[in-house]
Amino acid sequence: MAEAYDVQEIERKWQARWRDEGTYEVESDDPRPHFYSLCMYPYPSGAAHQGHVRNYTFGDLIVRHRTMHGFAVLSPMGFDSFGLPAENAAIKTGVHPRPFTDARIAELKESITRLGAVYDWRREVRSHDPEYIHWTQWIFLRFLEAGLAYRRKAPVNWCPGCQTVLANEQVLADGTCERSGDVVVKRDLEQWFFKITAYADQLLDDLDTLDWPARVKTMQRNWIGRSEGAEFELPIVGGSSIRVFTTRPDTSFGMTYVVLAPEHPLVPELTTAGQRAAVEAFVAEVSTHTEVERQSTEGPVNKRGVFTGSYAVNPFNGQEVPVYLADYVLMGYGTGAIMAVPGEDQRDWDFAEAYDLPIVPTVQRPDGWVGQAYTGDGPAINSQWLDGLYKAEAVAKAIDWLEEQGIGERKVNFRLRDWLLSRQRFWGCPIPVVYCPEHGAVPVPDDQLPVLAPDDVEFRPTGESPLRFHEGFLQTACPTCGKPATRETDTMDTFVDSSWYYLRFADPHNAEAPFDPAVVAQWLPVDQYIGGIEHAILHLMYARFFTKALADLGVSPKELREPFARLFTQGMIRMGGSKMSKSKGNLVAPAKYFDTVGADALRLFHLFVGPPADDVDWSEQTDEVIDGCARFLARVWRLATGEVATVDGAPRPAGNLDRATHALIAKVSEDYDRWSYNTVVAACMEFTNLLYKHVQADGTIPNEPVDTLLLLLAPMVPHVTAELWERRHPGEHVHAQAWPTFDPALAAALTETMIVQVNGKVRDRIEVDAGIDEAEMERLAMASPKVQAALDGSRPAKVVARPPRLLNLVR
RNA sequence: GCCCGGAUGGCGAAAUCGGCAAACGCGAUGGUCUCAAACACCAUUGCCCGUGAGGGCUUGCGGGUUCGAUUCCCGCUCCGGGCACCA
Repeated sequence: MAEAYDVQEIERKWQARWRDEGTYEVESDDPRPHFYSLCMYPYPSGAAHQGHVRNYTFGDLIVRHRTMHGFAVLSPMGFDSFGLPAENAAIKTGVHPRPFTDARIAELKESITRLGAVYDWRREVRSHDPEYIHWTQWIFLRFLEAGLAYRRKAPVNWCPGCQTVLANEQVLADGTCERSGDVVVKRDLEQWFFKITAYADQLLDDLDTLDWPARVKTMQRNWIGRSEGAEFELPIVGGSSIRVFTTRPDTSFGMTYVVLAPEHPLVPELTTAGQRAAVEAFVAEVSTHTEVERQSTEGPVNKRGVFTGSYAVNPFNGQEVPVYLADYVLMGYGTGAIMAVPGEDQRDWDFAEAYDLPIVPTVQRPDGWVGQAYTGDGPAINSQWLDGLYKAEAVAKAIDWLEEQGIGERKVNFRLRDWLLSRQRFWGCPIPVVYCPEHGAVPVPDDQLPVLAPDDVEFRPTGESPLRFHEGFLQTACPTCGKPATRETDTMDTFVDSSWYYLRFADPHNAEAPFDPAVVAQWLPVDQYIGGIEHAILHLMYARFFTKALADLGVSPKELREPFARLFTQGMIRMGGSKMSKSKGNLVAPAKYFDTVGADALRLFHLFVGPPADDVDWSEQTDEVIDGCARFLARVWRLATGEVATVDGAPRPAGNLDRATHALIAKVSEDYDRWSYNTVVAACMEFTNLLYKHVQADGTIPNEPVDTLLLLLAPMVPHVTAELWERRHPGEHVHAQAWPTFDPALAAALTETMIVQVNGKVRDRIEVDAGIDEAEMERLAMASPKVQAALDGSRPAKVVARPPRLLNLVR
C-alpha cells in the first residue's frame, strides 16, 4: 500500500490535540451564530461498527464545515446506555450490567475518537447516570401530574423471549418481537402509559413544518393513521343499542349486517339462547389464537365469524340487519363494532358471500367496471335522499342527518395508541412510584429522587424485574402516610431516555432542573439531526411527543414545538444482501482500517462510495476502493509537500489554474450544501490530477490551488489536512480557517464546447467564446464539414440554439 | 393488497433546470522505472462492426410528448423498504 506518510502517527497526534485543546468545546453564550449538529446517541454495544462510522463521518463533517463557515457548533455525544443486552449478559454471566455497560462505552468512545470525530465531551450524557435517571424520573412525575402518564390494566404484548412487555411499535408486522424474534402473546397486566394520543393531531399536522425526508414523514403519517368519519348508535331489536364507527357514512343505506369484535362487552347480552353455544365456542376459539393467527388474512373466511341471533336497526332506512361477531374486528380501534357495507368494502363483500348475506351497492359503478366491492367515487344509488350525490357531499350530508337525529356525530379516529412504557426489567430507569394499601399509587416526592436500583440483586429470567425480589428496594414507606408500602418494580422503556437527551445536551450539568429553558432556547431545535432510517417511527415520534409535552408543561421553551428541524437518514450498510449487524455476525470492524490505511481513508470511502442516503453494499471490492482512497490521500500529501516528480516531455495542461481553482470552490461549496459528498470527492480528485499535470510539466505549483484543495478537503479528512496545513503554515490550524470564497467572474468559463446536433444527433463539437450569440453559432456550425456532411446539402428547416452550449439543426 | 423508493459499463457511481450519457474511482490491459517485485508514474478501457479513418447501438421493458428524454407523462417487469383485517 501507498505509504507517503506515517498515517498512524499523524492521526494520533491530531486526535490528542483536538482533545487536549478542547477545540470543539462551545459555550452557550458564544457570540458566533449557533448551530446544533447531532447524531443519534448510540446504544453502547462495544467497538464501533461501519454504521457508526458512516453516521459519525457525516456528523463530524457537518461540525467542521459549519465551524469553518463561522458558526459556534454544538457537537455533543452521549450513550443510550440502558437496555436489554447488558441485562441478558448479566443473567448469563452474573456480572452486573453497570461494569458491563461502562466497559462497552469505553470501547465505543475509543473507536469514535480514532475516527477523528470531535465532540464537546464535557457534555457527555449517559442514560444510566444517577443525574440523568433523576431528571428522567422528574419528567415522568410532571407527566403524571399533568395526566400524560397513567396506569391501567391492559392486554399487552408480552415477549416470552425477552420476558417483558413490548410497545406496539416494537412488535413486527408478523407478530414477532423486533428484538428476539419470538412470537408475541397477549397478557392482561397493570401497566404505565404515556398519553401520546393526546398529541395525535399535532404530531400529524406539525410534520408539515419539518425539513425531513418525505419517506420518514409518510411513515409517521401512516403510523398515526388519522381517519375521519362518523360514530353513531344502532338500536338493537328488543334491547339496547350499539355504537359503530365508519369512514363511509355515505354508504349507510348499503349496511346489510353489523359486526362486533369477539371481546365486545355487549356480546353476552346480544347472544340469543339458540346461538349461545356457537358464540361461546367461537369466542373461546378466538381467544386461543395468537396475535399472528388473528392478524393473518389466510384461511377460510367462513370460519372467522358467527351470528349472535340478534338484529340491529339501520337508522337510515329502518331495515333490520343481523349482528355477527368476527375475529377481524378489533376491540382496540373505533368502537369495536362496524356497520358492514359489502357493496363498497371488499372485506365485507367476502364475509357477506361466505355467510350468504345480501349485498346492496350504494355507489354507481363506472361504465365497464368489473370487480366486486367498489371503493371509488361516484353518484350514490339505492340511498333515498343521498341518491346522485358524490362521496364528499354524501358523507357530509349523512353526518349532518345523524347529528340532526341526535344519534351520532362526526368523529376522528387514530391508529396511534398510547405508549406503553412499563418494562419488567432491571436495567432501565425505575418508575418513581410507591404503592400504598391506603393511598394507592403515590408519586415519589421530587426531593427523594432519584430512585436508584440497588446493586446487590440476583439476575434470573423470571419475567419480572429482579427489583421485585429485593426486599430492601421493594419495601418502603408511603410518602403520604408513612405506613409500609411497596415500590413500583418496573422500569421505563429505554425510548423514554432517548426522548429528551438532546435537550439535556444544551445544559448537561444542571442540578436544579433537567435543563434551563433559556439555555435550551439558545440551541434548540437541533439544526441537523443525523441517524438511521430504522428510527423513522419509534424514536422520532416519541421525541417529538416529549418536546411538545415538555413545552406545554413549561419545562422547556413554549415555542419549541419540534426537536429536530432538519433530519438526515443515512443508508444502511449491507453485506450479502442483508443489513450488516452484530446479530447477523457479518460485521467488518473499523479498527482494522484505523490500524492500516487510517481513519481519513475510511472516512473518505464512506463519503465517496455513493449518495449518503443510499444503502452501501460491502463487497469483495470494498477493500480495494478503500485502498484507492488512501492512494488519493497519499497523492495529496506528495503534492502538498512538493514530492511530485517532473515527467520528461509532459505537456502543460491548457487553461488557467486560477480559473480552475475558483470553479472548484464554486462546485464543491454547492455540493457540500446539498449533501453531495461523493461528487465533492470526485471534483477534488479531478483537481488533484490537474495539479499533478502542472507539477509534472513545470516542476512547481503555486500555493493557492494546493491550499484551497486542503481547505475543501478539511471537513472530510481532518487529520491529513491538519498536518499538511500546519507544515505549510506553521502555527496555523486548517479547521480554524475561513471557508474559501470564489470570484464568480473567475469561476465562470471563458470558452465552452458548443455541441452541434443535426436532427438531435451530435455531429460536431466546436470550442467557442462563452458569450457567443445565435447567429455566430449557426455560422460556425454551417462551416463545419462534418455538419455539412450530415445535412447532405439541404438547408436546416429549423434551428434550435441554446447559447453557448447547444445548437440543433433540424432538416 | 395499499403507500413510498430504486433499476445507468465488468463493479461503486456521475449527469443540480429537458440539451455532449458514463465525470470520479475500483477492476482490467499495455507501458516507464527496477536485476526482479512492490510502490510510484504514464496510457487505453460502454457495446458491436472496421486494420484504420469512421459508422452504428446503448440509461429495466413497451408506448407517448418534444427539435431534443437517464430526466416529463401513460402502461408494465423486477428489486428494496414501510404499512397491512384500522371499519
